[in-house]
This record gives sequence, C-alpha cells and structure tokens, in this order.
Amino acid sequence: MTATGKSTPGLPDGAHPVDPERVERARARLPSAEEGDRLASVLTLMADPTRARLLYALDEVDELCVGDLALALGVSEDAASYGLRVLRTAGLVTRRKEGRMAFYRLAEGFPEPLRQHCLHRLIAMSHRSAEDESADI
Amino acid sequence: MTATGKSTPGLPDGAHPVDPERVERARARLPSAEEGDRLASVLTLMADPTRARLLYALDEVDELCVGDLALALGVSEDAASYGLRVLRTAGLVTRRKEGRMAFYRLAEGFPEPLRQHCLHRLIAMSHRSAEDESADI
DNA sequence: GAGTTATCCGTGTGATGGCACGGGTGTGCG
DNA sequence: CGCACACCCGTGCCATCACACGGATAACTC
Repeated sequence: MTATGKSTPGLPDGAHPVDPERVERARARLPSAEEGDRLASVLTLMADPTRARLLYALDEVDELCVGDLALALGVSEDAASYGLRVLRTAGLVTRRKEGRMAFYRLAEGFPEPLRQHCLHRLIAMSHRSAEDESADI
Repeated sequence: MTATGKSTPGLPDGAHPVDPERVERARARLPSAEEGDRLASVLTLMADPTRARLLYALDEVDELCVGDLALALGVSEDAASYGLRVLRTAGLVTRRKEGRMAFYRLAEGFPEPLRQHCLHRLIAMSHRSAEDESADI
C-alpha cells in the first residue's frame, strides 16, 4: 500500500502523483476525453454571439425567416445565413421553405438541457454579470 | 401605421421585415450584442475539452496541483498548465502556492449558474447523448 | 552551492472559425 | 419572358486558439 497516504510537500517518495487519493477521486468521476469533446462541440455552437442570439430568438418566436432574423439581431443577412448554416448542419435548427424564403425554427430534437441551461439560465446570468451598476446582493 | 399586419409571402409592401410583429417580439427580448459577447466569452472558456474537464475535476475535489491535474485528465503538464493559465486569467480559478508547487481551485466568485448548468447538467447530457445503446428513458 | 523538481512565461506554428464576396438557384411579379 | 428578390453555397482572408518548445524562476535535497 506504499503507506504514503498524504505526502508532505517535500517527500520524493510519491514522485508525480502528489495526492493520489484526490487524483483517483477526480479521475473516477471525470468525463472521458470523448465526452469532453462532445460537450465542447455542443458548447462551441453556443459560444458565438450570433449563433447564441439566433437560437434565443428562435426560442422566443416559433419561426422566422433569414432576413428577419438578421434584422432582429442587427447583423448582415450573410452572417445570419452563415450562422444558421452551421446550426443546421449541427442539427439544432430546421428549415421550412415557403416560396422563395426559408423559415427556421429550433429542431424538434433540440436538446432540452441546452435550451434551459444555456439559453435561459446562462443568458440571464450574463445580463447581471459584467459591471452591474448598483448590484443589490 | 402601414396597415400591413401579416404580409403573405409575395407582398412587396413590407419589403424586408416580412413579419414585423415577430421581429419586434424577438428584438425586444433578445440579449444585446454586448450581452451576447459576454455569454460567448464565458461559454468559450467551457467549450474546450481540457478546460471543461479541468473545471469539472476542481469541482469534484477542492484543490489539485498542476501535475496531478494533468495526470487525472491524461494530458501533458503543459496543456494543463496552459488551460489553467487561461482559466486563471479569466478569473475562474485561483492559485495557491505551497513550496514549489501550485494548487488550483475554483475561484470564490465562480459563477454558480455555470457550475450547475454547464458542469453538471450539460456534462450529464453529453454522457447520455451521442449514440446511446439501450437508452432506458 | 550544485542538481533536481514543479511550475510559469513568451513565442512559434498548425489548425480552426467567422464572415464577406461572388456566383448560382428557385420563386414571384409584371 | 425577363427582372428582382430571398436565400444558398463555395471560397478567400484575417483573427484567434490550443498546444509544444525553450528558457527562466523558486524551492527542496544533498
């Protein structure tokens, strides 16, 4: 059992794993590298102001066409189109074509945790973070 | 008042804002560009497998030194150090120096929503997302 | 004091990302 | 039938990024 237990700072006995117990505890519950990749890819989709706001807008109103989305966000139609392209490729939004225009909405299988936690809670957080003026509590 | 209301697809009267009501509804509740930027920057910090897992590990065990974190994650010490550097610059983790080693922990002011929603809920999501085999519920 | 160890910092590099640009497609209108 | 429109797609440009590498610092051991 190596009998080390906790190693005080200078002990060269344990060498690299300084506190193996904690390392093991962390390692056991840690998401795998692959899970980390998945989480990162889904968060990367939200980690862009344009895309985040596109999703938020589509969460508020069921459906919007590209031009109106661009207008609501105050970005170029090209930027909106590009953002939607990425989100669509990722399967987060769907497109309905009516005549010459395309209406977007959140995909049916839009991950509910993502909507709740990122769209609602985190956006709410960023509302009051930053340099809040008075800061009650 | 332009009297348009809803414009059917082909009406050239409303021109760009096809359905002004929805645009207005979206625009009113939409996070501002600046808020979008803030949200994006904080999400960008999580949108990296190494950093996300670093934070997760630090959330599980109070405190770990760089080498042990690298060991727990299975990444190079340099990668861990770099990730911690970024997180530290952003103020999400703090460093305590003891002798020649540095112990990291989540910052005191670590945004609670971030911990709950990103670390716990979203990681839980990415556990069962992907191609889940049997998928009980 | 010399050597080793744990970490930090600045820089180079390959990779990725957001978006503007130009050209293309299908649609509605006169 | 020809024009304008709303949108899509492929591509190029510039910025950012994650990480490796090398050197520097402080501390512990002998």
